[in-house]
Amino acid sequence: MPELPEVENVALALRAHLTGRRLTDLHIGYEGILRQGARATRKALIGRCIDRVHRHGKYIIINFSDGVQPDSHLMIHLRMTGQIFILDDYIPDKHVHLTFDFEGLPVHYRDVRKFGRLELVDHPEHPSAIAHVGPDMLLVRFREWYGRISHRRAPMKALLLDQGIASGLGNIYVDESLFLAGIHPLTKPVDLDEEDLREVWRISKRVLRNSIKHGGTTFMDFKDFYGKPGNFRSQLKVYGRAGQGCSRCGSTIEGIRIAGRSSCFCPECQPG
DNA sequence: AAGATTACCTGAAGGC
DNA sequence: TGCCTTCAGGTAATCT
Repeated sequence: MPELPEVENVALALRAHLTGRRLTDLHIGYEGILRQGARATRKALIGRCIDRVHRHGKYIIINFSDGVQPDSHLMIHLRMTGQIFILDDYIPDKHVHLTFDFEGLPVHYRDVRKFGRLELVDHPEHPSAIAHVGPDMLLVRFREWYGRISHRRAPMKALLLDQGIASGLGNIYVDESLFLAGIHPLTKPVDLDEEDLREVWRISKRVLRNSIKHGGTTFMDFKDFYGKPGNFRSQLKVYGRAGQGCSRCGSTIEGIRIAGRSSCFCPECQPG
């Protein structure tokens, strides 16, 4: 499940492999992935070169230019199961819905559950389509983040997942961040002082940065950069470990539902 | 207003 | 060649 670190690695790979490349064709197997449909998307992109790749939270925005007409901007969100493959010998299966042809270099978009979306947007960094999305979690300063979260009444679990406050954390990194901060997921901002919140902000950023580092080597083989044993998944302290012993204190990790999401925490290390 | 719930999808896992 | 239910989670839409 791509969260900010996985999306960052995809953006890095697209930037490294595709900058300066011209899109010569686009094969579309399932049109539902394209917000504006097949015809408009092909018209906006084919014949143009990629000149920049930008990431905001879990969104990737790719700038296409032909040097004459106004640029086109393609925004990608992988949602749950979106994947991008840049491999000459990759053999597409039934879940590959799009294949971009960059003068012979194929780039495949695969998405088992078809939740992901590619859409044409009006700005290379701040499209109006995501005006409701908050600042990137890696970039947001504490003052701004504090102002956005401190007055809210929902559980910390729900607020860290809320992309309108800051963009990038998903279910896995929220659970991990709250564990490392020693805060129960049902805790509300009103129960915390400013320094507690500063610690959550600091740890969340550290978890994301740490995971970007870990995802790198696994990602670059492009074959299965999600779920490959040996990367950050092996380091998870609480996510997906309900019923198992806490690595810090030995207590049994609990699993509950908050804001419609499974939430794992250690009742001893994260008292509430 | 903002918190909570459901829809969107498919596949894996588990109960029987 | 088993069928059925539940679960997984990011976001938009829809409720309260």
